[in-house]
Amino acid sequence: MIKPECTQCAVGVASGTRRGQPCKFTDRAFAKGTVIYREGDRAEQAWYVKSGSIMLRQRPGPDAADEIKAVRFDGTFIGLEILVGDTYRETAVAATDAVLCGVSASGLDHWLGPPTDPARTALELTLRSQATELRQTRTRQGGALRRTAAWLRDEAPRLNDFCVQRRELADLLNMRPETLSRVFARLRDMGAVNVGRTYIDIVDIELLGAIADGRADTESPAETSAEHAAQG
Amino acid sequence: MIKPECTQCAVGVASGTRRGQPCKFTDRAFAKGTVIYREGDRAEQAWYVKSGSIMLRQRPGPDAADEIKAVRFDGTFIGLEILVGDTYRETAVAATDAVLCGVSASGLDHWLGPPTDPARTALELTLRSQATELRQTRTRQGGALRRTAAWLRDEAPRLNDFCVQRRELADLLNMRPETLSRVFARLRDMGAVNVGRTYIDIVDIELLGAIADGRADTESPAETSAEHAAQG
DNA sequence: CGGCAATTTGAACATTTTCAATACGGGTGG
DNA sequence: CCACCCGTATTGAAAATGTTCAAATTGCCG
Repeated sequence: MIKPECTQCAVGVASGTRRGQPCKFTDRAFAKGTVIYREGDRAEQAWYVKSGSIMLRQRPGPDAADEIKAVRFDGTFIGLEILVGDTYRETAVAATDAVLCGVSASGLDHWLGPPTDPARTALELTLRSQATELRQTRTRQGGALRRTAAWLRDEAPRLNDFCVQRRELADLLNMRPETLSRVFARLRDMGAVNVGRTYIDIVDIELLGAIADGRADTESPAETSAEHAAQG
Repeated sequence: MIKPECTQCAVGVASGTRRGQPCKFTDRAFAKGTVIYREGDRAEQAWYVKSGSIMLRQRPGPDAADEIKAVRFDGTFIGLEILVGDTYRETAVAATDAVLCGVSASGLDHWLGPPTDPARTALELTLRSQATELRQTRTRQGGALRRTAAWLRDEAPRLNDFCVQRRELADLLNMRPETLSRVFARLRDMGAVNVGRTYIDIVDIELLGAIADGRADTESPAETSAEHAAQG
């Protein structure tokens, strides 16, 4: 049977509730504070938020507590990343009592139609771009040095086709050009990168990762990779 | 005629290039540094990035220079917000020489199929959620006080159905709970809000906006709304 | 070769964080 | 209904971190 509210809901209408077809999504209530899914979990369901609000949390580093990345309100989807990946990208927690309409990965796949459907193509590209684009944010976790090291580690492969000015890089990393300059000087002294006024070369990506995760000694100047590996 | 590469491209395939139909998008080359569209401009076209990378910039405040919010690489869309709004949300600038395939708003509308198509519904909800969700980021613009004032101003209507702990609010605003506490105390002294340990009431949203934009005196303690309006 | 603009460096300064101590509010049990 | 407890929020002072402004350097381009 078709619930009356499903003829008013965008998802219901798309499912054909106004033509007498039932909505493919099934609703379920969650009490405030309930974890709906966890970051890294095998992705099995996506949800439409019918009412309430949902916190999306993410762990910024290996040994850090997760932080809120966003809050979604009713009328939006969460967990749609199951379309383009195997695992959830963040942890979803009900910020209020909430009602969500869930659909399984296969149900979603069927609902969206053939993979070559234009709208589905655009949807998947949009979701994928959210994962691959360089975003400004980045957690404040660990300050300028760690933030920069993490960025270099993560974006190393793209460093070639992406050449911007220092001031713009500083922008992305949420710091002043002067600060970035000093950070680069430190990373150079630590032996992690080779930077000049016009280039950035990664010397020791292991060390970069160690700095990013806070496992490296950020004081001693010319520590080599080998020395670091030994002590890490 | 159908270009050979269009039978390899996700957008081309969705347009039916493999079934002998031409792609609805027309490509165009942009030199590095070219502005593709500007934040606030009337939204007329969306683009698929065929090659190159694109900087997405946004102005954080009324009298501030714009900052890079993200960098998109090839294989993604930009300007898709034309589906859910009248104006562009950010300024797009070619970060490298780039080739983009453009489509007009009406062309896009036609390409995506009927508004009740499930995939299109999901796409639009996703795009819309990007505009309405609370994100963690926020520019560093102006420090903790201005950041918090801007948040309160923008999220005032949602303040009711969204009650989180202070530590979580601090998370969203990218500061420590202690700092948020001090900021709230200052905003209270300035007469902008009424906060206690368990509630947040907005007293003077005009003043909040003035603080957010840096037009308010952030020193004087108990300034009233009337006084402020007179001097602003 | 000279000039311009971006980057780097230095030092004082402002802000935020940290860590510790205190106060408050809601819930529990008497 | 009140005293007590616990966890969260607030406050204070010192320390770390990042910012600002100015000056010097460097690379690029004509």
